[in-house]
Parts: sequence; structure tokens; C-alpha cells
Amino acid sequence: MEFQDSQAAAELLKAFSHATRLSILVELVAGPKCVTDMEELLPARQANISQHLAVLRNAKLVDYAQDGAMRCYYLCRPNLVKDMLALVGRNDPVMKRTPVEIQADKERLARALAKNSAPKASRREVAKR
Amino acid sequence: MEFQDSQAAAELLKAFSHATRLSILVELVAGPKCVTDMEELLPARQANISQHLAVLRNAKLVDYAQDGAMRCYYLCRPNLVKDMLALVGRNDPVMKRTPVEIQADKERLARALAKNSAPKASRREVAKR
DNA sequence: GGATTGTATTCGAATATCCGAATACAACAA
DNA sequence: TTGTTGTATTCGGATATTCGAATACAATCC
Repeated sequence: MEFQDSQAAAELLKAFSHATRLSILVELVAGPKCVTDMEELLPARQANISQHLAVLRNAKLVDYAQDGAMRCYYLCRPNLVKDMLALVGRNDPVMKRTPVEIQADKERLARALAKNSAPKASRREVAKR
Repeated sequence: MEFQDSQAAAELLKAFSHATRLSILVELVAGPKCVTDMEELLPARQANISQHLAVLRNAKLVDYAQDGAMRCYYLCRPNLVKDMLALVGRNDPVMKRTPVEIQADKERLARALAKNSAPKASRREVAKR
């Protein structure tokens, strides 16, 4: 993954990174809703919900269909949103690894790299010489 | 998903939501690395990388094993990280839906809800009476 | 002991995000 | 046309994030 991609990916993730916006997305997974519907479902005021919807729109996560004076918001990338909600809802166990395991990993990686190019020595390893 | 969960999920997502931190995670997917290694791989200075690693540590996405003066960082929830990187790397098509489709969706949802409780009328619908 | 290397933390200024209040605007009803 | 409803936008202050510079700290070497 290049830096450019990281930048774009970070932008997308920022759109997800707010409790109210996540709640909005959760509601929209159930079906399209207008702002007033969301106002009843969420602990936030109308203006604020509209502001968050603007962020989600910029991120191309939601769009709306006009219905009279109302705007029915819907997910325009429903699979992305569902998968993201599932991912952050999942509770992966946190693993702790020992220095020995890590060392083995580093060496394995170093050997793999050595096949393609000269291994890079760390400052400390250079100093040892 | 409750508001509490949204709060926690948003915190987790914030840890991911930075180009440099995503790049660090990409590097760590390949194998454990110390700060100096990352300094060579990323367009960021040592202090800044340490700061971002602190954020990732707080989010329990990485941990380290001390190795002399160095700290070998590794992913402590590798599956979560890999799945997240895959998800944001994926490029889901953005779909636009017509008002008619949305309306059908809303009505389907309304019928489903009506089975369990009295339907809630919108302000506009109440005004029509 | 001092010097060096690898890393973390603190500080401060720049920037960004957040949210309420107020206001604007668009669709519709009367 | 005027009023009402649903929604968006603007403004401003509070808060948070970001990053460089400086410094602190810990391990190792001499």
C-alpha cells in the first residue's frame, strides 16, 4: 500500500470515526431514513445530524433521494458499511508475544528479504563491527 | 449497536484514521519492526513515528518486545488490522438509487415494523389528518 | 564514569473537528 | 402569499489532533 492510498484510506476512515456517524450508519443499514427519523432514534439535534450526513456524503458513504420536502438517506456502499460495522463490532483477542517469537519473526523476514537484495544492517549492528 | 459500542468503535477507528498510522500498520503486517526500521520506510521523523505508535498502542493495535535498546513493534490484533486494510483498500462501487426504490424500501421497512408495534406517523403525515 | 544509540515524552503553535445557535432555503398547505 | 415543515448552512467558540523542536530516558559501549 502506497502513501497515496494511505491518505485516501485515512480520509474514508475519518468519515467512519465518530460515534454519531456510526450510529447513523447503523440506522441506515436497517433501511433508508430521513433526518427527522434519525432525530428520533439518536441523541443528537437536527442541525448536527445534517452536519454528520454532509460528512458521510462527502465520503460517498450515503446519498439521498428527495421526497417532497424530505430527503431519504440511504447507503450508497452498503457492503462496505456493513463489513466495517461488523469488523469494528468484532472483538478480536489481543495477543502478547514474547521477545523470542518476535526475534524469530524478524529473522525470518530478514532471510526472505536477503534472497532479493543485500540485507540492510541496523545502526547497532554496524556499530558492533 | 448501542451508543456505547459506537463510542468504543469510533475510538478504535480514530486510531486507524491517519495516513502515517496506516502506513505503519502496513509495514507491521509484513513483520515486526523497530522505530528506526520504520524511519527508513516512511516519510516521517522518529519522534512523530513514536507518537503515532503511542496512539496505536493505546488502541491495542500494536505492542512491542524490548530488544536491548530497541523496541520491536508488532501487531497484537493482526487479523483485525489485515481485515481493516483489506476493507479500506477494496474499492466498492458507489451506487445511486432512485426515489422509487427508496420509497419501496421505506414501505417494506414500515410494514416489517408494523408487525411488532403501532406504526409511528411522521409530522407531515399527522398534519395531513 | 562519559559518549552514543534507540526511543519516548513534553511543549507549543498550527490546524482540524465538533456542536449549538441562528439563519437560510425549499416544498408544500391554506 | 403567508405560514409551516423538513433540511442545510454559516458562524464561532470549545476542544482535539498534529508535528517539529527540544529534551528526557534507558541500554550499551568505551
